[in-house]
Amino acid sequence: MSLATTYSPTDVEAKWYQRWQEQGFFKAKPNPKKKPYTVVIPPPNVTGVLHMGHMLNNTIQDVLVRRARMQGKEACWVPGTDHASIATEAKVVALLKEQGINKTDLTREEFLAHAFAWKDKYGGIILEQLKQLGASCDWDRTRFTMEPDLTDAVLRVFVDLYNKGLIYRGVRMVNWDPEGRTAISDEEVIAKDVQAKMYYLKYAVVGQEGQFLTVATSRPETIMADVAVAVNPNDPRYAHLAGQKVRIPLLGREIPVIFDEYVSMDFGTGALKVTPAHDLNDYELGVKHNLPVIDILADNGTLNEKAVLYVGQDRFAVRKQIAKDLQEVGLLEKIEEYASIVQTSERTKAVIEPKLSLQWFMKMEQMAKPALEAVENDTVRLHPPKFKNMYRAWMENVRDWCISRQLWWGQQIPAYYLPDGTFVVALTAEDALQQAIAQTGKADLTLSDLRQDEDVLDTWFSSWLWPISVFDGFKDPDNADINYFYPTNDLVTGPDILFFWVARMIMAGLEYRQEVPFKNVYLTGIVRDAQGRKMSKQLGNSPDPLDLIAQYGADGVRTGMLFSAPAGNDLLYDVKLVEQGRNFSNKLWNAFRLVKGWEADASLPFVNEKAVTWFNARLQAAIVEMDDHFEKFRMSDALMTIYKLVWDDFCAMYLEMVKPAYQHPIDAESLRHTTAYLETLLKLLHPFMPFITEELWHELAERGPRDYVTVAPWPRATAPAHSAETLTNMDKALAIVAGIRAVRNQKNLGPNKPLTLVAKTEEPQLVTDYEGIIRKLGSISEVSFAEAGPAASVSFVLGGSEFFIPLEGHIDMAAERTRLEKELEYAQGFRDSVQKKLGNEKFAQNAKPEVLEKERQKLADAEAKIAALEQALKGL
RNA sequence: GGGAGGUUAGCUCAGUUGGUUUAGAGCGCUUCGUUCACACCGAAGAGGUCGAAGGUUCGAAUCCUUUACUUCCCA
Repeated sequence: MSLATTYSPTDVEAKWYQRWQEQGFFKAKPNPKKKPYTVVIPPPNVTGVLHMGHMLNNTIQDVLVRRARMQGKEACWVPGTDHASIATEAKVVALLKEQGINKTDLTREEFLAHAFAWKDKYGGIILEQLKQLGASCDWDRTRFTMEPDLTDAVLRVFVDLYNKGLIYRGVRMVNWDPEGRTAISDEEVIAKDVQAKMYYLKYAVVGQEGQFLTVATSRPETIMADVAVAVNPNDPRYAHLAGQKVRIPLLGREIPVIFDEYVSMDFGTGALKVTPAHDLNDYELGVKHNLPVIDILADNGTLNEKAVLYVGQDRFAVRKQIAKDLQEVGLLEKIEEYASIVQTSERTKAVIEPKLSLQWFMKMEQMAKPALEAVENDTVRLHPPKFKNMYRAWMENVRDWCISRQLWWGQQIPAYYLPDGTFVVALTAEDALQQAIAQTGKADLTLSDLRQDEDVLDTWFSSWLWPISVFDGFKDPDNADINYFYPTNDLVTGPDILFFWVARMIMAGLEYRQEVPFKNVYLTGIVRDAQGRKMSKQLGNSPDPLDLIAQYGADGVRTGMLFSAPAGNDLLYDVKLVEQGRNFSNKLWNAFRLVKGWEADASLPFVNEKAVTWFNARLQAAIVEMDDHFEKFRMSDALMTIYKLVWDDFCAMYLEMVKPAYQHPIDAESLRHTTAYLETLLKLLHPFMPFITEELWHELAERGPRDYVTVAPWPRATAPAHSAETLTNMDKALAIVAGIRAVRNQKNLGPNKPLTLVAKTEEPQLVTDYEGIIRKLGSISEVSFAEAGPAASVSFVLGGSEFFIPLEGHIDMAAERTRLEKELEYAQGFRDSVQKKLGNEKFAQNAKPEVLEKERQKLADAEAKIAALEQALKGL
């Protein structure tokens, strides 16, 4: 059967993924004879679809997991999805709206029924897509953050932390998302630079006709919530207002002027309106001065009846309107443009309103300490380490975590309110009832007297438990899985969720297992387009990963992405990268085709010893290099090492060296070595390109039923004897070949025109040893030695040796002379600089002996080269 | 505004404790080349003085200072 000249991945990939699963290669179970290697997937949103970021992230995980599996470890990659409370709920709400259903018309149960229906229909698509990428997850272990067992874990932790006093309920200033109508955590708030307006409003001083106090504010719509105007006590402009009151414009309500050093005298007019309900700083000022709180904002961002004016209108509409109205009554002094920052919701993009609200919080300080320590002392290593700084800064300034959300899609908070207004926290309603009875002494309380908290928990309150909960470590803290697979080894994720997720997982790990959840955190960059822009639906610059896989093969896409993805660096995605990946697949495929086509003849002598020995030396060096790169999480470099080994050393050099003449057989010994090398290369490539390597593994030889490259042992580097010498000698031989080829190019001779070579060299043995290779790769019909070159010849100089290629009729004496003179001039310049360096007494005194030795060697080499060049010039 | 990075070939990046001249790689580019695995290919080649200025040193892309630009985090 003849093989196609181009590799076609489509059929191959589906076939092998299925076989791997049939063989159960991805299944992991505790095995005391093996070392565990565990990775938990950063669970994608359950209703999400695969995007380029997932491709990068999961390719890296798969490379790590596949390599560990080949290294004989019990490799366990746990997949799963996240319920993504706010994102999913928003999606479901939008979907229902399309169907003409308003969330507000539904009961909690009805809404959840819709949500689960949606989840069952679209949930987990992304996991199916990951299979196309080749992800070797243990699919039997697939978890979902809102499934019963993981919900149980969340509730247990909530109850436990509440009992430990680390979770509390209280009224605090929170970030209110009027779009999602929920509180969100500080981490979910994104500051955005905007061009805003500063409004200068005139507050009339009570009892002093015609006197005004001008206050600058960017939010004139909040004046109805004002409870004071504050000025700095050191500000002479306002000293006369001590004990005075001012009147809120339009509204007319009287508020006191207060004095506080907090007020900046340079900002605006130096007078600050105090609105405790809608600004954190104002709130603190209000508490200090014992001021009331007037909350004028409804949950959806409109003004409520406490505002008196503009009730029911959206805050931004009011901002515009009130400016007009103030203008009309002459209480708007001016409007200025200024650069400002607004806080927005990461999810809904809505402008956040600071709002006083009754919420659940988690105390962070106590847990943050050991979690910071773990990273500082490298118990958990961040790759690249520059993220340590970011981590430290956040951990040292960590604030309490607002964990309650006014949503339905999520884990409902296990707090139960009693008729008397107190509450109990318990894992189940039954437990809660018992507690309630104990707490109140009322034995006749029933379940119907208890009302469970309406709120759900932040999604991250389930994901922070992920490395433990996927192994059922809360329900059953001593089970075989958690004891074996925890702590996990490596976590691969984006730096954008370092605080949301990574830091909190470390806290949870230390709190509940007294052990960090992972040893290494590999932080990927963001996938951007070739112009460096983020991929987005609006820009339409994000390719569909599945299209790419269909077009270039999963192997091509995987390698393409890794080519340009050092840890922590953004990846500028360009289709050229996946083309390169595909081309590499094709190169490998054709190397295989070539070898596959060779017929062995056992009677032929083994003629390729030099090539075989050399390639082995290269191979072993590359394995050492790859292992080192992997050790340091330098995946791109590991890939580049094997890429160059395959393409340059194996294909361009080695195969050309051993390749028999067209339609001639090869000696059996050479074929045996070549096949073995190809097998080793397939193993080294397998983590990066699982599909084509498996295909070729099976094409290359008859395999036993369980003999797959997926579970083949990772090659161990050996140290071949005389490796350094082998490599140096071949380098010299290949330099001669390159010299010959350069002459061919200069003289436009074509690659196959037979030429002869005359060598004037101090190392004739080397030339003799490598004559076969020089002849083959240089298309040289004859090699001879001489003290002087033939008259009509082109020469080149390598070290102290001179090589001549007789070329009747192709010689331009003048051009040759010029070329050699140029080379000579350079060599002389080089020699002079080295001489100067060596002549410097201070250098001779201070430099290390090996450096000095190197310089002397350089000088000797240069002089030999100069002598050879001078000879060559003379010979012309 | 505070903090941490980055600035090396057209592009994306390496460059370990300062010591190969003409500072490397991949891609791209240029020239030449299709009977003999692969044009998703082969051969050869061009291209940077390491953001700028100053300093330490026999010697600096590498250490120090200042500065410019830039990315990210926090406010």
